Amino acid sequence: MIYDHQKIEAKWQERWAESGVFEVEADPSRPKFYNLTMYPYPSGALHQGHVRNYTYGDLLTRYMTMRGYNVLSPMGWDSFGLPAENAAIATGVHPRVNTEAQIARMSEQIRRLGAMYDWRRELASHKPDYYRWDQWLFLKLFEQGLAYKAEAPVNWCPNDQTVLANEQVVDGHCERCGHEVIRRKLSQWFFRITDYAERLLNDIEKLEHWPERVRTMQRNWIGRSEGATFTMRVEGLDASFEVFTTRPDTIFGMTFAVLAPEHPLVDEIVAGTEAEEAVRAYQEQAAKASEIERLAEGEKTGVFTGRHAINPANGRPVPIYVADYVLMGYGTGAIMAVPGQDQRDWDFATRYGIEIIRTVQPPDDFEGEAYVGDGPAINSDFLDGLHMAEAKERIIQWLEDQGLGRREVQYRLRDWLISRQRYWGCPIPIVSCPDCGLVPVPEDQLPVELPDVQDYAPKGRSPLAALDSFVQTTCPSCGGPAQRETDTMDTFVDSSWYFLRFTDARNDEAIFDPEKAAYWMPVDQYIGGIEHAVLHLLYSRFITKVLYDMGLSAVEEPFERLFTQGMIRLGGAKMSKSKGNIVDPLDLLASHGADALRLYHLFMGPPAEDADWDEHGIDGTARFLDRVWRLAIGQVGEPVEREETDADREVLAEAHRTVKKVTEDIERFAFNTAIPALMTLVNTLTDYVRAGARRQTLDTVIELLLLLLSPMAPHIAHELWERTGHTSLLATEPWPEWDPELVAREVVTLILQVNGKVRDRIDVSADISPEEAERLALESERIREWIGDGEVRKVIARPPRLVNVVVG
RNA sequence: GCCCGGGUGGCGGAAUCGGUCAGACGCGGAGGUCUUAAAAACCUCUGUCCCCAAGAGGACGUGUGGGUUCGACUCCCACCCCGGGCACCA
Repeated sequence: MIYDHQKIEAKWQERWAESGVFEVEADPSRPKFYNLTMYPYPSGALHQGHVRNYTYGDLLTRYMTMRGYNVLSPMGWDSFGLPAENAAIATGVHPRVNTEAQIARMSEQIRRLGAMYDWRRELASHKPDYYRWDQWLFLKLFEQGLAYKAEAPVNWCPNDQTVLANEQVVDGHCERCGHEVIRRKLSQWFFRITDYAERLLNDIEKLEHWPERVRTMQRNWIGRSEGATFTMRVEGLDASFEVFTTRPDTIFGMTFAVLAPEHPLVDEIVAGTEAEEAVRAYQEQAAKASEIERLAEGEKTGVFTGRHAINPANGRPVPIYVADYVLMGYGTGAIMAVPGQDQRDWDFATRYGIEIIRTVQPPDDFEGEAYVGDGPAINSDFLDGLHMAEAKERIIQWLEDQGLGRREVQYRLRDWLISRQRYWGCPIPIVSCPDCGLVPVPEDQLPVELPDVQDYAPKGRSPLAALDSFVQTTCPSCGGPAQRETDTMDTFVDSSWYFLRFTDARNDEAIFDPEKAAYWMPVDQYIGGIEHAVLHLLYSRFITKVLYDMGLSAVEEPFERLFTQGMIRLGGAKMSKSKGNIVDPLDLLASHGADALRLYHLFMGPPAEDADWDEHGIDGTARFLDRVWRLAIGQVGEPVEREETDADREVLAEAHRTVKKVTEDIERFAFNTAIPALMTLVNTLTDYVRAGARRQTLDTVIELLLLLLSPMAPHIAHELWERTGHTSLLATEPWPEWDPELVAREVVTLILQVNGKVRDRIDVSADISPEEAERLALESERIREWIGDGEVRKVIARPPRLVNVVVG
């Protein structure tokens, strides 16, 4: 670099902080813009993913500020969580000490990028003044019956010794440590997100400015399916079970029924029978096998229970099997099996020699096994001849009329399991009293502070459970001896409402002031990684809806626009410490500076897509900044005083076209094309100055250039703004407007084609008529050569762009 | 298997509405200027092929094969490949 970037960066970072430009208050007289980047886990070291994230975010903060918006851009820390706790187990250093040191380190690094935030609103989820409101929120959910405790089979990570939400299990393995996950029964806390399933699903339609991909993932996650539930009687016993099906129209094709191995009825129907032993063995094997093994096997296995159930539609007894391809966690854990219309049932039936009855007539050319498509019903009594939709309606009506079943909607979404047997999280504010049961800690006693412990190692229960001084308390209701809940909350609880807290972060009377939140919310632009497409974004939507229902949030959806950035790769693999392919941004800050680093991130490729890191790429953006520097301080050449010429006017026009291009590119998140537009302008200006620039034109154009550069490479832009004689702070200057008349080209190049191939180009006036364009085309010598002896069949004139002569 | 993305020079990528010889801008590479030398900077060239002394000119070219159109990287159909997500969900 030809200038001292270190010095300039430090100088302007200090000036911006002093100016208070990015410290904002709710002001209903001004249009607001809430710009948020996902708050980071304080790992202590900035990586390129952060740099990309904050570069985009800061660009928007600065751009919208220049556009005159009241821009809220806060920063905080997702500071509870496993990494700090694991570090504490390894080193014995308290997670708080570690976490706070890392926060200090990381916030310093973020400042060095020149990214600006309203630091007065800084929050950290591990601090009592924050998690106190987690607890308050928990109590509100508890009051409404939306938080409940239940015995449930849970996903258990033997390595982390904790419970995982379904969402945190990836391919049967722990999302964090990769260890295989097993099932286990435990008493756990849940949030009743399923109560909101329908709304969460329907409102996806409102999220027009979200990537389609994220909307699809959320839709699939919620997984709504419509069908019917009906009861099946077990023959010869006073027992029955319910099945859920999306294809009640195929009920006459049922040739067997299946219960999940965990189904509570299994023990009862086989007790004392010949089948008991085989069924027990099968159950044990199914429970032992991990989900991975169950799936990997592919072959459908099961055992006959010796019992039959009655098909309510025709009174026919069908054999009941136990098979692990039916899952206890979905629907009722029991199905009616229709092998003619379901491939899984087909596979099972062929293996065990069970009868197959088709109830939908497949097309003549159908060659598959089970037929799942539409067609007229057959072998189905009163449904015969009806097509799928109509048959479904008819049979559901019939089941309801007979009192045998009902229409039902099932969701794949389960309740959100929020308790963790971990130390470094927010304590759940509940006291368990032998007389009163589960009693909420009164609001005025919040926060239930996280006490210090000696031993962080998990032993299947929270480390807090070993701490008598914490556990033993008195019941808030009866005053008798009672015990505190020792589980802590999933950190996704912390992050599902932090964006609301930012609107009023220092409030110690309430979670936030609804009026302030009403001004700032929704978040106008949310920027973060695609990895949060389901978990964090779904939980945030849920909690926002709960707060909306409580009258605290004015909006039902928290994030108006979502942008998910791509990841950064090196040598084809995601940059990560474990792979050892890290390019440390701190090294680049030292060698090339924040502006060059930011610019390279913007230039690298489409923001939404993954990008490969090129070790020389940043050299290019650094060279560009050097060129800008030389140009602005007059090192390329000195301009002269003279009358304006056409060439001067063309340079000005190009500058205005660049203003238009850059503005439109920022608006559509196409930063990777905004930078080349600036580079092209600088190339033009360099040539212009070498050829002898007119002073007034050059000054105007440099001014435009610095304004455009200001959100992208703010340090150099501010320095040069000052050095070119301005006394104002560039960050608060209005964003430049382009002059439409200058932008419009007077003379354009008209393309002349023969049979769609370009054969000549001529300069014409931009407002040329089609007739005139056609005349000029036919007069062109080169066009006439290419027409030759051919007959002109048609002339397509699209002035001022092109004329195409069709020759036969 | 299903659902999303995507496939353009040596590389990252551009082409916003079907219309400026497709390849902007940058990286890398080659040659040159300056210099005792080097670095930096600057200049020229840089899709493939044909043709030409040169200027110029021509053909081909956006994963493959078809189609629509005066005109296709762009739209339609089929297929191949890569990346991601989901996956025994009844």
